[in-house]
Amino acid sequence: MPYRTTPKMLHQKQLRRRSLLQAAVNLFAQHGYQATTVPMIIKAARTGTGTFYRYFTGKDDIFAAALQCLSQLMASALREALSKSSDPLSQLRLLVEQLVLLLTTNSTGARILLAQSSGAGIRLDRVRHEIIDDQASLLAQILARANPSIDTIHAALISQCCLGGAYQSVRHWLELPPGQRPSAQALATIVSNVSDFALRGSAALVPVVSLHS
Amino acid sequence: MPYRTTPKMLHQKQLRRRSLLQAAVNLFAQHGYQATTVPMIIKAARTGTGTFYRYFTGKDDIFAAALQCLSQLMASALREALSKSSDPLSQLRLLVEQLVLLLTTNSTGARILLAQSSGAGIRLDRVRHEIIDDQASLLAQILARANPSIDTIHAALISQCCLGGAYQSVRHWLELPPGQRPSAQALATIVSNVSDFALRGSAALVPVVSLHS
Amino acid sequence: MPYRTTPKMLHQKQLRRRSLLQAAVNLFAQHGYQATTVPMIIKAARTGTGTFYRYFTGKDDIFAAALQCLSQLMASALREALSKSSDPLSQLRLLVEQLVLLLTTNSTGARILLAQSSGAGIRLDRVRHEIIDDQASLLAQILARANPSIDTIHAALISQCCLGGAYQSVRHWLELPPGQRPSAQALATIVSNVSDFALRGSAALVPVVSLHS
Amino acid sequence: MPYRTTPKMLHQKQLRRRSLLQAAVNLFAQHGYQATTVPMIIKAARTGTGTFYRYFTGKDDIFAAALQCLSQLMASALREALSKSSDPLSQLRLLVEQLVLLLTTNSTGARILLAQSSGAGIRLDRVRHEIIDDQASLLAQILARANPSIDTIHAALISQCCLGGAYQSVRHWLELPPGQRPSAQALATIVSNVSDFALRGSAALVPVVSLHS
DNA sequence: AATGAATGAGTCTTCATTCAT
DNA sequence: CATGAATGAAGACTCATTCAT
Repeated sequence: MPYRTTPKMLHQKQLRRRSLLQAAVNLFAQHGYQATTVPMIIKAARTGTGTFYRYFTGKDDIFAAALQCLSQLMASALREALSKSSDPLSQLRLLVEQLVLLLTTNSTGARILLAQSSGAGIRLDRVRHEIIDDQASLLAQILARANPSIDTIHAALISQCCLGGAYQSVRHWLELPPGQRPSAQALATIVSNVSDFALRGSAALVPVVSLHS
Repeated sequence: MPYRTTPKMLHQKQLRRRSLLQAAVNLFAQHGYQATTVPMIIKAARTGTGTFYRYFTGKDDIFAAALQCLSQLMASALREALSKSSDPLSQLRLLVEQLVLLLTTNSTGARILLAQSSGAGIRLDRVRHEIIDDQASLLAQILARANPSIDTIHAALISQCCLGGAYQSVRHWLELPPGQRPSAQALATIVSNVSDFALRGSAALVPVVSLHS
Repeated sequence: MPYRTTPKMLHQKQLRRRSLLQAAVNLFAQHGYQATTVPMIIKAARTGTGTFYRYFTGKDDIFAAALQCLSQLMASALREALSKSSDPLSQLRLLVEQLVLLLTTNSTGARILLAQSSGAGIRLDRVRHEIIDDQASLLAQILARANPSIDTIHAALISQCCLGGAYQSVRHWLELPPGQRPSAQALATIVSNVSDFALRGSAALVPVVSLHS
Repeated sequence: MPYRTTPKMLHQKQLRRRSLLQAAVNLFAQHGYQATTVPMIIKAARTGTGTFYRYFTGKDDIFAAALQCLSQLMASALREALSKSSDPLSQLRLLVEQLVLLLTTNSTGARILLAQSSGAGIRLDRVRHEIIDDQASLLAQILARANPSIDTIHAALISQCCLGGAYQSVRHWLELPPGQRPSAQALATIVSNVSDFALRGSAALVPVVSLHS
């Protein structure tokens, strides 16, 4: 009887990859890209060195995979949040709120996006930016629906601005001493309020500013 | 006749330090902390290895010096901007506008604060955060003058939010292809508008949200 | 089939360690601790840099291992020599004789103990002293059996004195031009004679000298 | 009036050299050859780098000078001790006793000879050996007068043996906890006793052993 | 497919020595 | 003659990656 790859083995293969990826996500979140070494990941995943290089081409590859993974989780969570309303302005609020909640709740993964990823070279910085850009364009789309006459670049900038605010708020929040730290929900409400004002105001103001001097 | 340190020599000593620091700033901005090696800095400054270690105790020391340097430049520029008005709300606009202009104009140094500094260990991350926190507390102070009843933590969060927005906008702006890129002044206006709405709205809304659930 | 560590591999692993250790012992003996560099050891063992650091945590570690190794060789040789007689005075002679023979025969390793190990920091100096102190306490024990009324500290001093004499004699002997150099056995006999007189005399004299003035 | 080197200047020149040498002696004794750096010596002597290299050709040169200096001090002290008696056997006792007293009293300088000098390369090891060899030949000369029929090499070996014993005893003594440490005079008496027995016995035994097998 | 021993390029850093002032 | 800034060769050590088993 010829040798076949059984479903069980496929499953196991995926398990290996997963355990490596999971270990990597945790370590990257905790120590950052540079301070996380391949031996550390291997040890945490209880695998051999060679196995690591069977599933990933290198350290940057697994980091990209970790970011990818994070990206998908966030994207689906955000899309789900949007489905709760069809009114663009409500959606904007919901989006920001949900984003903040994600970052505060799942702080393990959040740190990777927030601060710990630099030092990984151009390629990985690009991946990280893509994730944020994805979220920004989601925001920009809704903004465009709320105010169809808005300039594309203008919308993009405002979106980036709101996202930057959300990320930085969480970063600050994570460093507050537990005693002074508001609840994650309170933080989310505050930030989405700020964004709400910003977006509403900006949407209205658009025609006034000329982008191309 | 005993040896004396002449003024000219002191000048040269400062020049060496400066050229090393300048080279380091450029390289850190371009490649980030990790990817910048001491030999690179030495080569760029056309100095010997030992000279580097005469003026700085190590790589992290020169990076801290670069951040310090940047911090002072920005602090004085921001304080000068504030002096143009005594009205808190105008000052908030001016502050954000000036910040954006600084980051876009002096993009070399800006990149250090924006993204390239992670991976430098706890000490340096702390220095970088201090710079941003300084700016945030400046913002928070003015915010408190505009609305004396505002909660301290709330003000801090909103300030961080605005700063995060400003930084992220510039980050995005720097990556736009030159053709699509608005002028630095236009960007500054847009971002300060967004902040203006956010800050005005937030200031008014404060009593509504309870921080400690 | 999962990977297993085969006996053959274990053997090879030990071989690597051994070849590194052997190379190190030779180089340390020839050039001393300081003048021996890790690259020299690596080159002599025909290994890669990383391999060295897989088996030893650093230069001081491999030096300590070399001393340890030497210590065990000598300890077992000395203990074996003692078993040839049960008379304390004969044992003292045998001990010194055997020590000198060991140092002259295995001159490679001897040099490490004799002179080449200083400069290795506190930790390693301690290891080296322990080896000599072990030998001294062996001598002191036998001395105490030969003269039960001897003071402990006194016995220790006399033992150290004899050992110092033996070591220094060998050091001198090693530097004699081959033409003038007596045979190792002759040297051993001379030194053990000297020690014999010293120990016999001292043992008898003990009550006469007051240690604590 | 032409420029002349005044006596005062010569004196100052010597003072410079002396202060450097003194600083070096202390530092070498405390930290050993390797761990003592030229900057350390310069700082301790409150001089400039260039000045150091005006008076000494390098680090090994000043170390050799320190050894030389030590050598002369000891030689004159030992010769003085010898003048107290004209009987060879008494002189042997006096010599060893004085040597031990010197090493214990002037422990600063002693450490240089005892342990801290290795790692200085072949040349300096040679200088250190020469000092010991000088003392050994002094001992051997007296030994030859006590027993004119003794073999030269034999006498040399026995002398080295006694010196080695004296040095090692002091080394051990220096490491004893102060509570257990006999007085320096007691140590000197013990060691000279041991040597006395050894030398007397050896002198008598000489004809019995054949050096050239 | 899994393993982990071997590798070596590259990093930071020190310190003896020179030389312009 | 004194000075100390400049130098760079050389050392210890890390870690991503390969490959024989």
